[in-house]
Parts: sequence; C-alpha cells; structure tokens
Amino acid sequence: MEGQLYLKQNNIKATKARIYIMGLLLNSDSAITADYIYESSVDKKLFIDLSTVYRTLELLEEKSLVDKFDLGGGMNSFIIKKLGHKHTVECSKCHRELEIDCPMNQIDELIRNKTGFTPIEHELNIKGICEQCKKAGFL
Amino acid sequence: MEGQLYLKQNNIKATKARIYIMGLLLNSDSAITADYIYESSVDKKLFIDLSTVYRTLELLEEKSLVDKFDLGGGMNSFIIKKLGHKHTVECSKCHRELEIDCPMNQIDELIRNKTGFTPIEHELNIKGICEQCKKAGFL
DNA sequence: CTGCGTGCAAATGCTTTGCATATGT
DNA sequence: ACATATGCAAAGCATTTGCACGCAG
Repeated sequence: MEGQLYLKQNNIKATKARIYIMGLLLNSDSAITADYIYESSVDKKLFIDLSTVYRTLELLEEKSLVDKFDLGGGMNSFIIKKLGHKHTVECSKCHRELEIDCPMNQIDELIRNKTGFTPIEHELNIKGICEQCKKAGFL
Repeated sequence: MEGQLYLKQNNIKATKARIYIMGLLLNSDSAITADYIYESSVDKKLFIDLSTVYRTLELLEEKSLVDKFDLGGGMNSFIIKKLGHKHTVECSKCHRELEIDCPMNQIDELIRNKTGFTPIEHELNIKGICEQCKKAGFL
C-alpha cells in the first residue's frame, strides 16, 4: 500500500502497475533497471509489460520522483530521488562560472556496478575552458 | 599519409578505410562518433560502411590506440588515446584500497557534450564502503 | 462514462554479426 | 596466393511508439 499513497500524494493515478513499480523503487536502496522491474513482476505473476515499465519510469522521472542513471551501453537504472546538489566549474581563462548537475551520481553508479564498491562521499574539482574562450582560440 | 604510417607502426594492415579513419582521429582534438566518421566518408565520396567503421574502431580500441567514451543512450565516441591514469578509492571501514580507471574521461565527455565546457584538469576524492564490508553489514 | 493507462506488436537507433566478395602484402 | 578486410543485409538489444481495449476516478 505504501506505493499507492506515494503516488496519490504526487497526483499520479494509482494503477496496479504503478503501485507495484513504486513499491519496488521505494524498497530498493540501490538503483534498479527496467528489466529488473519487469522480471520481478513476472516472478510475482503480475506480468507488467516492459513498455508500461518504461512509461511509468518516464513519468516518475518527469515528476522528479526518481533519478535515472545511464549505465552505458544504452542501459539505464532508476532510483527514488534523493536530494541532489550542483557543482560549479570555472573557466580557467575568463573565470566565468558554470553550474552543472553533480555528475558523481553517474560515477557512483558505474563504480558500484563494476567493483561492488559503494561510494558515499566525494569531493570534485574540475578546471577547463568554456565554450566561448575555446572558440576564441585559447585551446 | 599520416594515418598510414600510424597504422603500420602498430602492425595494422593499412587499408583505404582504416587510413581514412585513422586520419580523422589523428586530426580531431575532440572525440568523434562512428556516425560522424561514416558521414564524413560519404562527404568525401569514400562511402566506408558503418560496419567497417565500427570494426575499425573496435580494433583500434583493442590495440589501445583509441579511447571509447559512452555518451549515454547507447552512443559512443572515440578519441586518440592520451596517457591515462588511475584513481584509488579507500574503504572507510577496512581501509583497503581499490584501484579504478579514472572515471572522469566519461564525465569530461558528458560535460563537453552538454555544456560546451572543455574540462582540462581534475581532482577527485571518493569515500565509500567496499563490497565485503557492505556485506558484513556496515551499511 | 470518459480519459488515461495498458498490453501487444511493430518500429526505432545504435551497434554487431554472418557471409560472400574484394584487397593488401 | 591467402589471409584478412570489406560491403551488404539481417540480427540484436534496450528503449519507444501506435493503436485498440480496459480500468480508475
């Protein structure tokens, strides 16, 4: 029932498929794939179609309820959204600042996937050249 | 002719397709996609088949002459290999160290792709829990 | 009852592969 | 000449889309 509430709180029509998927997401501490959700639904004799899984995940992402990670090779995984943060990159030439979404979520997921290591904290510092300065011929 | 030499130096049979692809890679300061190579070959009336492009890139990657970046959505780009480096992550519990390939190449490419900002240097610090400690119930 | 959600099947986009032919050394 | 590279066409894989039916509100 947990998933049901969560959906209603976010003005999403609570259907069998969505309730099940939401439940899975709420009870996963790590990111899961569309196929994992599908297979899981098959195990439970629910047979939620893959297209429905994808459409639900897309909806939840639009509503900012889940984060989508690119696993490479065209695969993605999804996790209930946690508080995100931003990073700032500063151009080494013009010193203008550019804000980017923290790219570490991706990295964390890649590392977890390849090595089993679970990243918890990070510190990241990027230096580079912004588009304009690059066009201006600095690099 | 430049590509030709580069290939021979690396014991790769120098064919028309490979020479052209190698030339493109050598003259690109940023990573390029298989499709870009293909289209470029069409423009030059060479019509190198996409499968040939992919097979060549695969070969060059195996020979460690190019780096392959995952652009997300199942797409990749390729760039002549630069000197790579490793990072070390240390488990916050058992303090064992784990060496990983620098994950920033991917990030750099993503940032370049999305914002036009060209990353040059980085500093990266990751803390986390290794697989064994996690299984042991610390997290 | 009415529109939105669903399953099914087919389409997509990038990449990979099988096979017969063409090409480099 | 002979192994290997190539083009072509078809397959593969995760994901997306069109459409007719079904269910939630």
